[in-house]
Amino acid sequence: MRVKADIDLIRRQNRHMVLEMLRTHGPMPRVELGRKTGLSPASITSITTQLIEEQAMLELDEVSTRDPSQRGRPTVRVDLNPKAANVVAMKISIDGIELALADFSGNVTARRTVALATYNFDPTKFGEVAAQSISSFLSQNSLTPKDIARIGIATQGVADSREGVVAWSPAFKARNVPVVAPIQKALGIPSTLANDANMIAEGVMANDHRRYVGTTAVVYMGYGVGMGLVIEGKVYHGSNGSAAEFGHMNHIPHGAICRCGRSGCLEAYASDYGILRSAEELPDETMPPSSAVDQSVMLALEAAARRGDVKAVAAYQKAGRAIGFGLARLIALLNPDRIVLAGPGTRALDLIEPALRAAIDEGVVDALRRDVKIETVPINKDMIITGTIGAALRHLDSEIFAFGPKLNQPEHQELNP
Amino acid sequence: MRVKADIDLIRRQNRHMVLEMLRTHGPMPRVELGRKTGLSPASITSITTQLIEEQAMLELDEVSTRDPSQRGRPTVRVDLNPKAANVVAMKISIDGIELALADFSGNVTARRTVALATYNFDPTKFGEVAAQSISSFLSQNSLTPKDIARIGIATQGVADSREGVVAWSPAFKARNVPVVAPIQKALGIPSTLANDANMIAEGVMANDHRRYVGTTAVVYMGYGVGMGLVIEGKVYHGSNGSAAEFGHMNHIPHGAICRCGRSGCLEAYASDYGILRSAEELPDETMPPSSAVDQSVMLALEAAARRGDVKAVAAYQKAGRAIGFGLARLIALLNPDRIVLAGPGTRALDLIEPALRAAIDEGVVDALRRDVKIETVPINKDMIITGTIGAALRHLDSEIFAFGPKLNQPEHQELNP
DNA sequence: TAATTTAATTTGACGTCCAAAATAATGTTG
DNA sequence: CAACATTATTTTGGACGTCAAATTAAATTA
Repeated sequence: MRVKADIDLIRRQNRHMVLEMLRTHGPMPRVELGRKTGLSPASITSITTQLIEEQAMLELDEVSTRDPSQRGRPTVRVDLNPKAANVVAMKISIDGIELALADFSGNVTARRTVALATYNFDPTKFGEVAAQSISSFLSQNSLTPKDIARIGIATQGVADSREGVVAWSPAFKARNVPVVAPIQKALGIPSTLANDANMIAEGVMANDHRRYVGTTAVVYMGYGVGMGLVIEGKVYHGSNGSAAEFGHMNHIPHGAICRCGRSGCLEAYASDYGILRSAEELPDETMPPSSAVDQSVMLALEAAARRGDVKAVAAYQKAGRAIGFGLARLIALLNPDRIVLAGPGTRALDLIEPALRAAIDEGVVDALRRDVKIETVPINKDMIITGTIGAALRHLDSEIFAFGPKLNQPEHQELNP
Repeated sequence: MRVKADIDLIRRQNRHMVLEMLRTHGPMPRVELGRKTGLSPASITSITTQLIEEQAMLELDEVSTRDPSQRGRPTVRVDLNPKAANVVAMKISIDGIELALADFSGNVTARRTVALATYNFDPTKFGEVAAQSISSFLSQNSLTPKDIARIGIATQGVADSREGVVAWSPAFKARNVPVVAPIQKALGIPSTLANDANMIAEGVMANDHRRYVGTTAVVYMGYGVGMGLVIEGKVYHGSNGSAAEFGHMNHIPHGAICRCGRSGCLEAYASDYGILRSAEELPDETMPPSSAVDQSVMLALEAAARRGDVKAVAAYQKAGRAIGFGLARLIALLNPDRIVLAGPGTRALDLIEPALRAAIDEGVVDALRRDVKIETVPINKDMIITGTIGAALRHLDSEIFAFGPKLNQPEHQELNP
């Protein structure tokens, strides 16, 4: 209840609903679109004709696969037009950036990894260099910046998406590295920066959006501990885009030292390096390594724990306890419907879970805890990219639906003086 | 983006906007309604005539107070019709219930306190007895249940508003005390149950709703520690209505014992009884009293601390530290725009604040903390009642705006077979 | 009293939705 | 194979809400 409603709003909302339906359920005939949206056939006809005219949608001509005994006029499925627009996703990691190109349907049509010694990078240069990488990635695919409707950027660490700046990240020694501004300036493409865990949440949600209607917390466990928070079915970004820094939520005052420089963060106990540090019985003040822990090391540690190695077992318990208390606090605060555990760290879930559950039991009133569902989803490494692309495309949907489409259509020619 | 939009939606939304405008800004002329909502004069005329016809709104006939040099046709202010409906607010406390009757404009027209030994009450009887109290309160005011459009109920402790049950509260020894069902059954009035701190947040927000657009956490400090969470401008209730149990968010694993029976809750350090327990240097395992601490005791303790009494000072520092770490965790998780401290406990803010700020500084990454505004609002004792009434009325607005008004109008006569 | 000014209502056009009717494209049946 | 049945999609016409523009209302000023 904020904006006034008029006739345009109706159309916008219904167009948007149609696009969203195709995006989440894939191509379908008009009748089904009508059933699913609740719109009348007449309205569906009107909206689809319009969208097809604007090239945002197309009819599929395909050999009918229907039951031959099926009577009546056959359906014609409509789908998003992949050529309606392109988006680029960029993921900033500790050792380089990863790029992906996707069409309007969300198909990834090209990818590229660029090695970059991010850690010691001059923070004022990073954005420019990233823009150059994107630029060359595009020409490699015979595209120019004009062909790209939006860039989505995901980073580890604390992203300030309002300012478009990486406030703090393990990928950079520097703080407040500007990213969005230099890229927009160099390429002229609208861009947004977000935390990588939020993008995982976008991906998880897009996979099965019917489950994630209320409040869901997606916990990422791996080289760090992150979280994507879905509130009322939408990924929550907070006041400046740096919400859900679960990994840097304090676990124990004056506790173990964290990569971020503070003490007692949850991540300092439950990330790869935190678990390793416990297992090696190094003092809590031991500085975390600046690069990611090799997965083979973690695999070995898991194996040791499963063999019954006392120190390893204790380290995983400590991690489970940290995450459990963190979740207990989150449950007290947010009363979520669902908690999803994800990331490579879930490989060791058998080692972590008992302590995790015990800590939740200990840390929160029964009344709050009884209804929350805790589950695991397998996530492939790509979910950050997929989620980033999805978020960028949903942004585009809101722009297309908001009229003034003209995507991939002749630009209005500016008059020169 | 969930529901299809049709012509009705436009009207509903615009009617709602008009009602909301009057509710938050008070009476105003039609022109201003137009300016504020962005609707054309024609639409405003149409909507207001309709609402006036339905008796939800009225024109004020008043002696013009305008500048006599002001030319043109004078404005006629319209306002919510106070007689359009009545609501009842009920507040459940440890020693009784408090009732208030309000009209559609939000004016409290009657109140009554009923002493009830809630703590040892038979949980299956409580709802019935409360209903009786309401019933007699109504007849005292020459009203019957038919005249009441809605009842809002606020309780200390953990409210499960989905089930309408007080899951846990210091007011009851029993758990899961049903409230909504018995009251609805006895009186036939739609009722909702919510946590008292959420209702304070409703009240704070209604007072100056322009400030609270993003995410705000309203902390209540007093006999207990509570929180109302405003997310994207709306009070957040969580999956089953028991969100924002800040007081029972774990502060220290295995810590001091709390009224709720768990250990280490924030409330066990920062509520009246928690502070008192620290000051008296009682062991952390000392069971909290089942009744509220007398305010004179707290005033004496504050005075002692200000005189420099070491134990008292330390107790307030401990409280500040607990709240500070709790807020640090909240900030990491939610990246709020604003934190508001409220309640009688803020009397001792001078004693609490340094430790509180130090704990926030210690507990959360700078990047997250730098933007959050921390402030205090004076709240009168009544804010829970006011907030509950406001929430109930806003509920009604959504019902009126959703067509099928017929409030206080002859009922459609059911045909008997 | 006529002109001016501001508020509020009325009128007419436009866009959207929907129900119902019409049309399209297929399978079934005698 | 033609007529019928069935299902999908489009077209038509009516209802309704918004808005711009014109009109009416109610005051002040000259």
